[in-house]
Amino acid sequence: MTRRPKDIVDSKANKSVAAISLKQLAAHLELSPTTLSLVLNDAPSAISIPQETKDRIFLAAKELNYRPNYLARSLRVQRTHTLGVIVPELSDGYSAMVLNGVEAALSKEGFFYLTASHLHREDLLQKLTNVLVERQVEGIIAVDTPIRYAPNLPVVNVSGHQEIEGVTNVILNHQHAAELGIGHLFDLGHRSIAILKGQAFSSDTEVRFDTIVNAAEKRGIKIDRKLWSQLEGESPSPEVGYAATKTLLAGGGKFTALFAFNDVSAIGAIRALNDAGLRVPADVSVLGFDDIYGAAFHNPALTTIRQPLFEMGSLAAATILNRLNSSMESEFLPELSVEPTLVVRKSTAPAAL
Amino acid sequence: MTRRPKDIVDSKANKSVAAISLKQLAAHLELSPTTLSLVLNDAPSAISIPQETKDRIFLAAKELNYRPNYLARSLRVQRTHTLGVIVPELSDGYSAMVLNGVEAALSKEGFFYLTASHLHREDLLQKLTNVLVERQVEGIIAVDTPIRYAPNLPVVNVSGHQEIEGVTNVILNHQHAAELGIGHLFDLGHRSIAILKGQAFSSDTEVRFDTIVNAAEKRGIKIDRKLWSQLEGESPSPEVGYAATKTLLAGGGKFTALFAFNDVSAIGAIRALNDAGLRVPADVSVLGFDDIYGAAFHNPALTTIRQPLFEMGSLAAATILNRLNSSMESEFLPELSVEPTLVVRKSTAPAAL
DNA sequence: GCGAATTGATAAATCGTTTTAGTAAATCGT
DNA sequence: ACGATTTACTAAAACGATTTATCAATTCGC
Repeated sequence: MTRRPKDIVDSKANKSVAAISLKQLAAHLELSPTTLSLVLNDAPSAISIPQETKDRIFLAAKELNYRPNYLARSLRVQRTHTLGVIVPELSDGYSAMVLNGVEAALSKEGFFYLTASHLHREDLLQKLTNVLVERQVEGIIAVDTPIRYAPNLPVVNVSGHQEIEGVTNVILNHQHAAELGIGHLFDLGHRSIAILKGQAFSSDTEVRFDTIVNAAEKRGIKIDRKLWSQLEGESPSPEVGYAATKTLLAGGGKFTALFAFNDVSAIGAIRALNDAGLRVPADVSVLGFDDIYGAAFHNPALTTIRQPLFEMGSLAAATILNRLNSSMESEFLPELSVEPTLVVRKSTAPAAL
Repeated sequence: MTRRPKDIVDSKANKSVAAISLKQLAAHLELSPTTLSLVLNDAPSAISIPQETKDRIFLAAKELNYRPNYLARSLRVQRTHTLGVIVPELSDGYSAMVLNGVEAALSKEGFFYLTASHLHREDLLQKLTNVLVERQVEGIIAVDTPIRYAPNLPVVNVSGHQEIEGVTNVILNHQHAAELGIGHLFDLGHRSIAILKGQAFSSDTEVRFDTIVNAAEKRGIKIDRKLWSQLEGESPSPEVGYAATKTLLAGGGKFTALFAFNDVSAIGAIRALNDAGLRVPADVSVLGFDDIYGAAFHNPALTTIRQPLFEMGSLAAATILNRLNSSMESEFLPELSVEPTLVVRKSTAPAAL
C-alpha cells in the first residue's frame, strides 16, 4: 500500500529480483499458502474465495514477482512436462530438422525437452536413457537410433525398425519411396542403376536397400554386386559418399544412374563422378534421399526423395503427448507411417544412349 | 547362472521395473533413509558406518534398481544441473553446430540443457527466458540472440554485441575476420568488392559490415552505396542471398568479388550470378562466412571465413560451468573472443583484368 | 572406574509446492 | 430459531530426497 516498497520492487524487476516463495508471499498477505495456491491455480474450490481477496493475491503475486518453483510443483504433482530426445549427434542436419518439429509440437503444450547424443555408442545410449528416466522425463523420442530396451515410459522411435513392446515407430513409407525413386529413374530411361547403401549403424539402411532392389527387380532391373557399394565411417560428411562412389567406379560396374543413400552421400557421389570425368546429370543421373536443407541449392540442385522430417518430429512429439494425456491404453499404435515425395531438380536427366 | 532366472531378470530389466523410493529401500533393509542417503552419497559422516552395512546397502540398491528421484534431490540441494539454451531457430545449421559444442562441454559434467526457439519474436524471447528461469535452470546460453534483460543467473551470449551487466559475450574477432577476408580478395587482385550485409535482426550484422568496410578502406577500396545490399527476410535459406544479389546486379555497380554475409547467402549469390551469366570464380569471386557444414561440398566449394562454432558453444558452456563452480565473483569476464580462419577453396580466384 | 571419544545409527526439519480434510462464522430454508 | 449450507479460509500431510541434530551403546585414555 505504501509507495516505498513498490518502487523498490520495480527497480529490481529488470534484474528479476531473487525469487520469492509461496510461503513468503502468503506471509506478506497474511493468508495461508493454501489459499494462494488455490487461487493462483484457479482450483475448483476457489469459488468460495471472494473476488476482492483474489485480486489482492494476483496483485501481490505480480508485484513481488512470484514464480512458482517448478521443481517443487513437479515433485508434488508427479509431472515434469519434459521429454527426452536421443539423437546420434546434432551436427548432421537430419536430427536438427526432426528436433525442430519436436519443438514446434511441444512448445504449444508447454513441454520442453532434454537432448542427448549417443555418438553411435551402445553403452552411452543405454546410460543416457537411464539418466533421462532418472530426470523424470515423461517420455522419450529416439531419432534414428536402434534402441534395445525401452524404459517404462511412452517411447517413440523416429525411423525405428525393431519391433519393441511399447515403442511406436514413426517411419517413412519405404516401399513408396523406392517406387518413386526407381520409377523416376526408369521413366527417364535408366536401366543400369547403381546404389549407395547406408552405413551399417543407420536404422534405415536395410529396408531402404531392400525396397529399392525390389522396386528395380519389379521392372526387370537387376542390381548385381558390382552395382552397389556401402557407406563406411561415422562422419556425417559427403566424404563417405565420395569414397563409396570411388570404389563403385573402381569395381567396373556400368551404370547411368546412381541412387544414393541420402543427400549428403549424393553430394559426395557427384564429386567423385566429376573427378572421374563424368558429368551429372549428362552422363550419370544422381538421386538423393531426405531433401536436407541445402539440397535445393547444391550445384546441380539435387533431385531427391523428400522425407518430411519436421513432420516426423512433430508427429513423434504429438504421439507421446497424446499417450500421456489419454488415460486409455488403447491409444497405442506400434507404427505410424509418413509419405515421401519425389522432388525433381537438376541432378537427374534422361539416360544417354 | 541358470538360464531361466536370468531371462526373467533380464525381461524385467527391459521394462525397467517401477522406480523404488529411498524410503522403500530403507524399509526393505530395516534401516533409516538417513543411513542410506549418507552411504549412497558417500557423505563424510558415513565413515562410522561399517563396511558390511555399506555393502548391504549398495547391493540392495542395485538389486532393487534404486534410482534417486532427481526432482526431490534438486529441490533439496537447490541445483538442477541444467542450463537453458535459447536460439532463433534450430534448422539453420548455425545453431545446431553451437549446440553440439554446448552439449559436448555439458555432458562431461553431467549437465543437460533445455532448448527453446524464439523465432525472432521479442515477446517470445522474454517469455521463454522467464519460463527457463522458473524451470530452475542454473544458467542460460543465448545464441545469436539480442537479449535485453538478463535474469539473475550466469548468462553467456554467443555472438552477442550488447554490453549487459552480468552477461558474457562470446564473440568472433571480427576485425581479424574482416582482415582475412578482404586481405585474401585484395591479394587476388580484387579492387571492386561488393558486400552482402546481414539481416537487421542478426546480432553480427553491423560489426561485420563495419569491420569489412574498414578493412577495405585501409587498402584504398571504397564501398559505395551501389556496392552493397542487405539481406531481407527471415528464411534461413539461400533465397535471401539470391534476392539481395539480384538487386545488387540490378543496381549497376561493378565488382569482381562479393563478400557475402554468410555461407548460406553466398550460395544464393552464386546462383544469382550464374543466372546473370557470370561464372564463379572466373568472372566474380565469392567469399562466404561461417564454414557451415556443406560449404566444402558446394559446387564450387566455398572459400569462406570459418567461425569455430563448435568451440564457441563449448566455450560458452564451460564459462557458465566455471562461474557456477567457482564461488569467486572474480571469474566473470564480459567478453571472450575466438579467432576466425580463412579457408580457401574454389569460389575465389585472381581478379580478371 | 569414570569421563571422553568413537561407533552405528536415527528423528525431524527442510526444499516449495499441491491437496485433503477440516473449521469457524455467516446465511439460508422453513 | 435451529439444523443445513455456504462462505472464507487453514493445518497438516504429502512428494522424495538431503542434512542437522541427537542418541544409545561401546571403547578408550589414564
